[in-house]
Amino acid sequence: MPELPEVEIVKEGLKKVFKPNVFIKDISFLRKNLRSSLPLKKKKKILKQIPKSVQRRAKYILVEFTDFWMISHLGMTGAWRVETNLQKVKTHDHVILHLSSDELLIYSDPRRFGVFDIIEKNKFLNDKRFKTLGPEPLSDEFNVEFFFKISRGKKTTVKQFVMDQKNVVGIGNIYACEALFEACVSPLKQARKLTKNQIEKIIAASQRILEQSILYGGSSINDYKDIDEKKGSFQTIHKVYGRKGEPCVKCGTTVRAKVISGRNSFWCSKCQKS
DNA sequence: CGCGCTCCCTGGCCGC
DNA sequence: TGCGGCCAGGGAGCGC
Repeated sequence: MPELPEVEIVKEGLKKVFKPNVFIKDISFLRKNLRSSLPLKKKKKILKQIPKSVQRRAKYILVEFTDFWMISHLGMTGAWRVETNLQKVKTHDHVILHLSSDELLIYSDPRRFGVFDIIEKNKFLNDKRFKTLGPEPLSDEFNVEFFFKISRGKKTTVKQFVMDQKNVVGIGNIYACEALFEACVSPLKQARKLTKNQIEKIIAASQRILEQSILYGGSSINDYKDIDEKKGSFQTIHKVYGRKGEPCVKCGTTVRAKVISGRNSFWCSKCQKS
């Protein structure tokens, strides 16, 4: 589900829940694992400590404690929400943080593709989930020189390339489709064949779309909701994603759809050059 | 190593 | 209304 804009919004929501001096009194795990094991024995490492910061790296949300990070990833259907009592616990709730504010911060995830873990700060950079991540798309590190360099010789499609978190993080299926449309580049074009001009357009389009989506509260297709259970509205201005068979907003050509590397992809074959 | 494919899991929707 | 099949914002792991 969530790509960078949605994770960014959830992260801002968590920041508000961890008001000054709010800490975690206890953690309940309602099952033993999600995509991987839940940190049943590590919870003591972060109890009764005031969080030092709440951050986002790629599609992970990081809550900082003295010596540990509490990390979560929403996978396709993960969500954080706040409840005031245990009567409100639902079927797919897996982790309950009992806060000193007497609120319950609950992680739910029907498909269980998500992650919730507690890791030592000094092991963070070597953690396999983090050590291979590429630059943040909204940072200066994601620039033409960098993109050009890492895309040389890559036979894979540009769509697969920008969705690969080793190259640049935070871009998933929706924003890859939207950014490539705005950049006028076909999702099927080989990464190695991109010109610097096209790379410049892809970077600019990605950044503009991600930033604009954050302002819209993200894209809510099926499941995504922010921590207040509000839906985003960026999906209302998607130009190609989910618009198979509809006319291209620029030229009227019928929007195409095709599975590329296992993910459904939408584009205008006239506006986007291959 | 690079690349492509499959799988993890549940729920919602569509067509019969 | 019931049920099978298909699809979904991600990413790890496998085989070639």
